[in-house]
Parts: sequence; structure tokens; C-alpha cells
Amino acid sequence: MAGNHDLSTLVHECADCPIRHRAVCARCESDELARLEQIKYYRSYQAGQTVIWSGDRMDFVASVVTGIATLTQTMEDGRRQMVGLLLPSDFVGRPGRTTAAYDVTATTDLVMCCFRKKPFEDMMTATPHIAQRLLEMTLDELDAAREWMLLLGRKTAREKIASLLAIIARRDASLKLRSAKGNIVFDLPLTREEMADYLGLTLETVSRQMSALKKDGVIELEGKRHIIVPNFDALMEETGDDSDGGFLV
Amino acid sequence: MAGNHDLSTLVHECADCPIRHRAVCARCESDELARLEQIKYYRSYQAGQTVIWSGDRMDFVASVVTGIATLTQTMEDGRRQMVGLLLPSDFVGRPGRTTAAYDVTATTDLVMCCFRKKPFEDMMTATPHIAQRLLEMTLDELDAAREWMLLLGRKTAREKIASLLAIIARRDASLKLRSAKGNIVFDLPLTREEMADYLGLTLETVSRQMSALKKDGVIELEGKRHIIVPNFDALMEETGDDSDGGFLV
DNA sequence: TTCTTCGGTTGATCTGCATCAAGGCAGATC
DNA sequence: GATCTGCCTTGATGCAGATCAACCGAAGAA
Repeated sequence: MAGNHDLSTLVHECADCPIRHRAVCARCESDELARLEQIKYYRSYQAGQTVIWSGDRMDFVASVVTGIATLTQTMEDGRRQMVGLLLPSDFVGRPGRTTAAYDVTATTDLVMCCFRKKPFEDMMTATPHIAQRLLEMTLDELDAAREWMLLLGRKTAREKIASLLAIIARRDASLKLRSAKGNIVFDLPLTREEMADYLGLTLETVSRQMSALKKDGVIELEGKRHIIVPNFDALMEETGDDSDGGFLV
Repeated sequence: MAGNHDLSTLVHECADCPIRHRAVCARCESDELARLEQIKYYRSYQAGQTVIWSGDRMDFVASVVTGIATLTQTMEDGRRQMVGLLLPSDFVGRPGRTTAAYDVTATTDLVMCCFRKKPFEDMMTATPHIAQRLLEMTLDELDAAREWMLLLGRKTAREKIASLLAIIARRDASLKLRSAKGNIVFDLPLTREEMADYLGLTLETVSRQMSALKKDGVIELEGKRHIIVPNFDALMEETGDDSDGGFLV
């Protein structure tokens, strides 16, 4: 029954997860913690493995511990659109709904901390803070989705790529340290095709724009995936967003 | 202190609103109702008027009573993307945030039922069902936003138009009756430009595709705004979605 | 070793939608 | 009545990104 309580942010640190479950309450009383410990379990997935298919019965909710997962929608003729990128600490699943609305896929090796839905819902009823915390998180996700609508509807291919890189850089930078020179350095967790699915582009266009950003010195590439951002502001310039941040977390 | 309680759907009918506030609780105890009555007030806006600007201080949450409002994001160079369409009974505003994230505009004459944020938040804390109901609604909105991401990222102009018409037809049909012949008939609440902002298109393309759908007999047009859908299934065919519904509410 | 596969790059060409431009119609104002 | 303004339509043209296609290099597998 270890686990720290971060009262200020209403976040609960799971006993043996390396990261916080952002989903899970909240001014923790130790008996709530104990209940959480009892109903949780872990699942691992290999890179490329499907966690759940759209339409499948989904009797758990979960929080990403390590690795990256994606939410994707597919049209009958095969057109695909990614609608969510799940990084460590992100929450999946929907209390009150029994089937999955999207394909959930592990793009890297993935560990999730799961809670069976029924006990989790019971806990939500018993512990009002959990519903409030979930509401807060869902509103954040809604904001992010709407930001993404602007990207999909109105940004150019170059702006789309820059925006995606900026998001990943920012999320990643909050976990890791910067390189000695103050550069932001990270590994792309997505293939060119996955990037395309996220951005509403083709993989060829993604590849071309990556090359263009490299040629223009906005990013440096080592191999296919390792990205160096020498100047984050210069990258932000390319996103088309107002300079003052915009994208959340 | 009139107001019916619809316990099954956790919806509260406002005493003098003609419609339900979907936002507002929830296995109503009459003293909760009384509190709600005390903190609510009404505001009217004319068509075209801005309810609130992105970045402004927003010290209320609200529910649309009559009319239609939109949520819009604008880039520095003027590119605009609508990210939400608020029909009667939809909820605006975000407990726990003090500034508006989007421009909210009345596209028709609009009446909103408002609650000052602080008392509303207090009530949320005191009445757990409200948070749960809000969570439910927010998750629905998130699903709708993700559906829209698919539209913006992957659908053709024709599919986009058909999808928008299908959504409005469906929302509208649930309020009104069908015409004698079983057609769905409604008035477009948006200008061509607003449709374009919603769909990530230009107004010219919207106009052209509307003409094309008319030429192909998918819709009939009386004047610019009055739409007749002789065969809803035929319209759904054009959306690119799986036949079984897809779009929510 | 060679062959295959997977992820990625780059070139040539095509096309759907944007852009630029002209005009039409209905309702308001003078 | 004439004129204006807001909303819409239609045509001509341009271009960003899609599509089709060839090829590259690295990592396995035979």
C-alpha cells in the first residue's frame, strides 16, 4: 500500500506504476487507495498488437503506463483517421458504455493498468472526486480534439507536420531532459504512415514535408526516427498557431 | 417550482424553459431544484451577435434554450474552423476554467439559460450526480468531435456536405414531425460560409456540392435554405459512413 | 550468401478543391 | 421607382497534395 498522494493536483500515484494514473482520484483516503489496488491489474501488448477493435465489448477502463497507443477510425473503403494518441498517463475507456468506439492499437510495446469497469464505476459512485477528475480530463481531451479539428480542417501539410512534432516534443520534453546543448531531442513513436493517418495526409506527403523541414533547418534527422529540434520557437513558427502555446499538455 | 423530473434519463426539466437542460441533474431532490432555480438566469442574443470571444473571462455556464450557436477557432491569418454546433439543450462552458477557449456566436436568435459559475460549481460539489451527468455529456461531445475529425481528415467535399445535412436532419427530426409524405424537411440554420467553416471547405465548394446533390436528386431545395430530403437512406449513402447510424444524437 | 520484407524517399503526373472573378436575386433603404 | 447590401451561384484557372511508380537501405530469414 505504497503510493504517494499528490493532493494539489488531485492525482493518485499507483503503487507500482512508474507514472501517475491521471484518471484515478483524488484526495485519496487510504481505503479508497486500497480499493483501487484491489481492482487493478496489468496488461502488456507488443508493438503493432491491437488492444481492442471498434465495436468489441470493452469491460475495462485503463491508463497507459508505458508505451504508446492510438485510437483509429476506419471507413468501409479503408480510409483511416487517427482520432487520438495515448501517451503514458492517458486514460482509455468510457464508464457507462459497453462497446469500444474506436480501434485501439499499441504502436510501441505497451503496458496498461486496467480496472474492471463494474468495480470502477462502483468506485466512481462512491467517490465523487473520481467523477470530477474524469470530467476534468475529458474536457481536456475535448479541447485537444477541437484543436485537432482546426489542424485537420485548415492547416497546410507543412503546418500539420510541425504541429505534430511540437506536440510530441512538448509531451516528451516534460518527461525527459533536454540535451546538453539545450536542444529538444526525441524519437518519433510513429511510422510515416501513422503520422499520415493522424494528420489526414498520405505517407508520401508526410515524408516530403519532413524532408523539407530538414532541408530548411527546422529539424534535424538521425536515421528515420530520431529528431533533433535545435530551436523550438522556430518549430512553433511553422505550426501556424499563435505563439503563446496553444496546444495543451 | 414546477418542472418535471425525468429520473430515467437523469435530466431535469427547467421550470420555464420549453426544453430540457441536458446539463442539469439528476434524480432531482426538490431542494436541488430550488437551488438551481435560484442561480439561473436568461440571456437573449440576436442572430450574428457574439456571445463571448475566445480568451474572454467567462464566469457562467449555460444551456441553449432556443436558437443555434457555434464554437469557432480562428488562426492569426484569418483561417477559421468551426469546432462545435450548439443546438437547443446543448451545454456550453467549462466548470474549472475561467476563460473561454473559443468564440461563441449566435447564428440565429438565441436564448440561453445561464448559471453563474461559482454557484454552479458549488452545486456540482454538493450534488455528485451533476458531475456524472456532465461527464456523460462531455464524453458524447468528445465522440462527436472525433467523428468530426474523420470527416475533416478523410471525407470528400460531397461526403462532408451529406454528413452535415444528415446530422442536422437527424437532430431536427427528433424535434419536429416529418412532412405528410414522410420526407424530412428542415431549414438550414447556417449560411454557406458557416457550413464551409464547419466542414473545412470554401463557401464556393459548399455551394457547388449543394447544387450537385440537388441535381442528383439526393436533396431538394426551396429557396436557399429550405431542404427536403426525399429519401434519408439515399442521403446516408452519400456520407461515406457505415449504414448503421454512426453519428450520435 | 541471396532473397524478402518493411519502412522510407523521391520523381512524375493527376485531380479535387481553392482561388479569382463575374453576376444573380431578394429584401431593405432611400 | 432606383440603389444597395447580404447571400448565393457559376465559370475559369491554379495549385497543394494525392496517386502511381521506382528505388533505397536495414533487418531478418532461408
